[in-house]
Amino acid sequence: MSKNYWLVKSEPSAYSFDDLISEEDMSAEWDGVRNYAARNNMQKMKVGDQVLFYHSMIVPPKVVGISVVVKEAYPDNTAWDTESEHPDPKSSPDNPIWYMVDIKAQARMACSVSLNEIKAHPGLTEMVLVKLSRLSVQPVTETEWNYIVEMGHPEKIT
DNA sequence: GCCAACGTTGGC
DNA sequence: GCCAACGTTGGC
Repeated sequence: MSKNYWLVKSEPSAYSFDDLISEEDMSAEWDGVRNYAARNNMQKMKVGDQVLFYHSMIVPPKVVGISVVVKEAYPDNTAWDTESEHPDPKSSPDNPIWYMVDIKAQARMACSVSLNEIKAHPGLTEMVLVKLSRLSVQPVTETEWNYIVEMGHPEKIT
């Protein structure tokens, strides 16, 4: 199986790329996803798949970094934690419904890539980000990935 | 199974 | 803050 590419969105006021970098080992659980299409995409993620980190709900919204999957989908225990931010009463340890993965920060875009730039790029008009803007975990094709990396000039985080 | 009503997301 | 687009819920 060859490597696949993805994009995840986060509101930086809730959880930013810098927050991920600040974590021990620069990795964290990607929990709180409560959308079936997004969950299904997470369940397809394999260790080593690379993930664009996108900041939404800011001006301008933009891709700010690159992360990598370090743990494949497993039950999101925050779903049945009534104290968590997104509890789902239908979820339980026996019937988790919702899943999360672990991702680790890899590189920061020296030039973050704004949604405007993405929309303006002739090779990126079919990106899920453009077509289905609300999907918070989405696939990225290898071609799209290469264009974004070309524009973003990622610098490895040490 | 359909569809109206409602809730949420996210760009602007 | 507004609104369009989409997802979910629930009555029938």
